[in-house]
Amino acid sequence: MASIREVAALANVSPSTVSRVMNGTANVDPEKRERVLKAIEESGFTPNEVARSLFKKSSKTLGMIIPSIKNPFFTELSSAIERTANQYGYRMILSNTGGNLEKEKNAISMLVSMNVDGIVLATSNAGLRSYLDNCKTPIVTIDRLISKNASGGYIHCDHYEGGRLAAEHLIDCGCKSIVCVRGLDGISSAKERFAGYLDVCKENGIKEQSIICDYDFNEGLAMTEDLLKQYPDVDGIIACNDMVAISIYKVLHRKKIRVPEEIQIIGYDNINLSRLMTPEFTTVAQPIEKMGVKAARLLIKKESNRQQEYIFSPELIIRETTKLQKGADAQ
Amino acid sequence: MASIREVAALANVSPSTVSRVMNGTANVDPEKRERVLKAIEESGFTPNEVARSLFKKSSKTLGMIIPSIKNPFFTELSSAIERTANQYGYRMILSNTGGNLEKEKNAISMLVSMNVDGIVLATSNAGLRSYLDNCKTPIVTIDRLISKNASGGYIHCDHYEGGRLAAEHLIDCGCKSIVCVRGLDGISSAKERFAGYLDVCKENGIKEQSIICDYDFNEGLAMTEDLLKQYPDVDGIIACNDMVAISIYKVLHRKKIRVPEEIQIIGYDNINLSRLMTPEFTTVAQPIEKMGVKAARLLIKKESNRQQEYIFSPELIIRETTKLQKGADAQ
DNA sequence: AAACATCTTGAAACGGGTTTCAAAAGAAAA
DNA sequence: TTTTCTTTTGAAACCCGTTTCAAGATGTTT
Repeated sequence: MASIREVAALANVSPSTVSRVMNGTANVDPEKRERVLKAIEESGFTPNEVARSLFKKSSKTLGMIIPSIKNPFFTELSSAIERTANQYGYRMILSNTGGNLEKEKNAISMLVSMNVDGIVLATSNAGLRSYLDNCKTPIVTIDRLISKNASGGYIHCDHYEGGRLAAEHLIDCGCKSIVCVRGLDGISSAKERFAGYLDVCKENGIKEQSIICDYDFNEGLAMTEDLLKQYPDVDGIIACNDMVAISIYKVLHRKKIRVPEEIQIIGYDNINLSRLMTPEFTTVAQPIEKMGVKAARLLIKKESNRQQEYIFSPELIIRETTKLQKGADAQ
Repeated sequence: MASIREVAALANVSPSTVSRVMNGTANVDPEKRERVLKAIEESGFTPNEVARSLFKKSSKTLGMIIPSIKNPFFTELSSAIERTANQYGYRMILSNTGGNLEKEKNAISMLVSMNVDGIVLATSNAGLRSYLDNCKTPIVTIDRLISKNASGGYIHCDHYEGGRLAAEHLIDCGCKSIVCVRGLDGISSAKERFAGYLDVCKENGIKEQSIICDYDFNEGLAMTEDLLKQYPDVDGIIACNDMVAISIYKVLHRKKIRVPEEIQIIGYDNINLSRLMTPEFTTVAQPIEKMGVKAARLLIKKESNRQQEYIFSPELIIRETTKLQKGADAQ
């Protein structure tokens, strides 16, 4: 509320002196310093961070933009980024866009205006590309690719390999009729995972079967009904993420179809919940924690980012929704 | 990137004219308007939202502060608020604090600096009280009470009644040894729910048994082990929220204790997940949606806030983790 | 005492939109 | 043609913290 000029008047010094006391940027006469401190105390003055960042070009803040706050993959990712940012004295603010292009542009422009020191974008709207290429604020895209020119780099987990891992595992588990539940078409990660699945199918001479589903459990519920109608002999399902895997299980359970005896399910992401479910879900893990840390460190310049692309490896986590034919284990 | 003065120079007009063209605040000669529009186009100018809000006192933005982004209660709440804000042309930004006092102060001061039009605070740090009382930006506290003076009002669900509902239901279900898993001591909502439980115990002459647990499933996992040691004859558990209920179930299932046959569980909040689980969880529902809409509307001044306190009613949702002795049903 | 070095301090400019105010230009009325 | 009213326009002030720059004050050296 109170401004630096009011504090200055109260302490009978100039605004510059108040600023110097607050920031310790220069010596101030001890007696005046006392007066200033007292005036700050009395007026309950807190500096306006925005006016401050308007001049300096940093706000010690990272911005994060996610498509869905209800998807634990993104909340776990943002937690990792925030924790890392905090370690370096930065804060993080979050903006949820639901994948809406206008909201995304809007969020970016607000974040840039705030002089955030970097933005991590976990969103995949192709319409953002030109926006990104012209943005002076470093942006790292994570999980999904929009533009290779994004100033801050592109962090992702090898989705193609993840798709392969899932498909190979179901084959190892004896599945003969595997259905791949693909993410929406516009999402680069979904495309790559599907490509991995496709190649494994070809190599093993199995039929390619797929169905599209948004990353949301309500969508998952409805989609599963369709899936069962369309592929009545299905015995293995690759879900596009763990939330959808959970909703697939829900529908199967309601229909008294046993998992993994009749149909096996493998999820994707390895969110905390996948381990908390009963049964525990087999899934392809993304190193969420590591990816988040990397993103934060890149933006805070704790790591050189000469490199443009950072690829992490997925890992198969075998739990209770699939059943290996013989031998082997993981986790 | 480009500033309004650069655009002005390009179009050969004054900055004021550019501002007028952008905002339609006054008539501008059609020919000059064209020049300005063209200059904006060419320079890729986007107005600096912060500089703008530094002058105007509004930024068409709501801020939200939550203690844990991993707790679906808060993400569902923030989704409701955001959706409502968007309907009125406002955006929302989110700040996650982990309940840390310093981070909360920090978040508030940043939000205030940004000239957000209102803050919704779902956090419960008593140390924030004086902060809130002096804050010129309207703040509504939701779910948890900090100060009755909070400018924007206090929205909550009747926690005492919720505690009663849960306890009475377990009694109706025939439980003889009920353990109440209480939230942390500093949290007002947790205290009130516990008070409700306590009164029901007294009225029915049952033993009061409780254990403290943070709102987090990892805590829940560890706490459940203690609970079983401390109260080996427990046959009914009131969880402090749905996430904890899920982790309690997890531990019981691992130990081959059947739910609800041997131990019945009731959660709290009615997050989406509670319905997605197998078995589906009995819970005390908070009207998350309604509370969020209310908070947003209050701050956006779509509703007068002469009133200071808005109390919603909890609702018992009976599902599969409890078993009524005779008759009745819901949802 | 004069000359020089050092420290402390406030005025002013800055960053980027917005708005007020008064001047200039144009149009209508006398 | 002159007066009056209306419209358009830019200069300048504003929001608020920071920083530069130069002046003032103090202290040190010869």
